[in-house]
Amino acid sequence: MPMRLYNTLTRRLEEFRPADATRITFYSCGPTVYDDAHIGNFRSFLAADLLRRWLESPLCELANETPEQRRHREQHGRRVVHVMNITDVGHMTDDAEGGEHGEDRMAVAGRRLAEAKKAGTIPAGVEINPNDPYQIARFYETRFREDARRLGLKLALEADRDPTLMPRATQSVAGMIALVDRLLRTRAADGEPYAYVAGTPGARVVYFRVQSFGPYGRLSGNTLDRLREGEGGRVVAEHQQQKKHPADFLLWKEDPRHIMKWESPWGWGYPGWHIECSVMSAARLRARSAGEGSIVPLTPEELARLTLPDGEPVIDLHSGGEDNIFPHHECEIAQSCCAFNERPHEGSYAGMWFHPRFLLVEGEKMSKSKGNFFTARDLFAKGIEPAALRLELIKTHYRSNANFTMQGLADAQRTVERWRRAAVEDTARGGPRAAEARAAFADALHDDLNIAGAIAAINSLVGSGEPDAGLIAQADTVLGVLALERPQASQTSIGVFIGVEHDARVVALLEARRDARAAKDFKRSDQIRDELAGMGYAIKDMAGGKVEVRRA
RNA sequence: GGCCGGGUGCCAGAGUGGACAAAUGGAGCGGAUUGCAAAUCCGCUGCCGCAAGGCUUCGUGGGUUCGAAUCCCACCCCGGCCUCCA
Repeated sequence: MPMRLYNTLTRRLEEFRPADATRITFYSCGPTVYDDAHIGNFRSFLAADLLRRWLESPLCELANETPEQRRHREQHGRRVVHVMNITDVGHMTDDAEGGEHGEDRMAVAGRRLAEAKKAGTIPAGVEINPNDPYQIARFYETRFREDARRLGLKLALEADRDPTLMPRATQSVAGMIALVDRLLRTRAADGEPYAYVAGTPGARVVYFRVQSFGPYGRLSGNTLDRLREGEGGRVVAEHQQQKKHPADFLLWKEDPRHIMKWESPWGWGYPGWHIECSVMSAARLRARSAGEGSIVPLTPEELARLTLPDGEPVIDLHSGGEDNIFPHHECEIAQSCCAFNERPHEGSYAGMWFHPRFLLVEGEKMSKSKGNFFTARDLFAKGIEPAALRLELIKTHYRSNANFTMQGLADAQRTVERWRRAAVEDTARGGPRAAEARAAFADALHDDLNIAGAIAAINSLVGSGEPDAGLIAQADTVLGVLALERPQASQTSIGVFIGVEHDARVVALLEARRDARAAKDFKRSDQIRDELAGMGYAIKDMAGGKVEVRRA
């Protein structure tokens, strides 16, 4: 059974057919770095990570691989070149009028950091100037990459070796200018260029002309006629009148007073929200030199010349949260196809569009005001293991709204522990049960990434009493749970402390409890256990007389 | 209003025309083990029945079919988008 995925573009389950079945190009819309990433962000990034790990697996069949490619894959797996951007260009808090008003998010973050600095809540050793947007962006980027590494986001680990896999928007502005320029120079079928400059010097705006791209709306279903209908109640602001069509979107905004700005043929200003992804994806995933070593991205000049025959996709696979479908990905398709394809109307920029749905928390939309808003760091600080959080965030099918709960997190923790035990037993390596489980695991993942089915296959094997360490390890290269860091354990002669500092007071209580138990004073020993529970510790008697201590 | 994804047992979550009273975890119950816990292992866990078997379930109401959780229609609910958002 070859790999099938739900393609947002066609609204159908499709066989995934990358241009080259041995080397898949994958672009994921990454985080903005004016705050810490929350678990909803990570659910989306982890869904993309799971997909890329599965595509790399020797078990993952593709519909269009040749027999030789198949043999090679079964031995060595498959290569996925995965790129994810870091959006460090600040965007506006108030988009109601096209993103040209409101306050820059980077400035908001700066204020927040300035307050944190004053309050002394910024971690020791971090020097940061809250007035410098680049420092703010680096601060949050560093934290994002730490969290991502802990959660086993493969890309974050690779990017340590090859930083170009996680490009920063601010380092690609020259490419964006080149692409905007190209769209201004290239004529559409109606003889007019794809983009135009509106406004007067000092306040110029470059817009993409949506009417130049017939398939605009194909991804989201928001076609131009429907958008026009829905537009009735909207206030038509001054700048809307400069547009040739109300849905025309920003490519460049001249604003010499802006907090982050660059020089361009249209004055000092900043790029539109969508252009960065077109540039960063094409520059890296279309780089000639993207072989086994590091990627050398295309230069702006090369990007300005990159031309693909007909409507050939720029990349095989593109992911992003469901909120990105419109306008972000719709606009990326329009501008990328018009820039890079000989026949833009036949193009779709990516062959396959993958959109994980939002995460709910305890059945409700996550929001700071409801108090159900969590960052990964918050949870780690509470003693949640990365492995448990990763499993909890990936265990629901990407196309339904997962419900994150504390109960679910506890379930995930237990599952992780059960798998860990099974992964060191090896009572029946290569037995028929393992073969059955391997097939069930692969069938499930081939079928639109049915993670629950895959987990069930592993659970059945583990529960069968004939676990196979080899298969569990192979499955874990996809699930990415067991390889994650485990909580630090330290030992004394009486206690094994897991994920907690060992504490002389606790050790003394454990010793007193041991003595009480030896004297069969169980009343006293239970009292001590309660006392420890009151201090926030959960204890477990282990074989051999030691006591395991964890955070309750 | 338009477009899109979902709604399954106490919970999480598979299943998309017959092998389904419905995978897999968790929780619950009973048992083994333990001073008691925890962990682990075994059994049960819609209703009736010792059993064979029967009866009622998969958002709601209709329909198609020999047969529907699965297909069609309408409605309700949750989530997303319609120029911030994963």
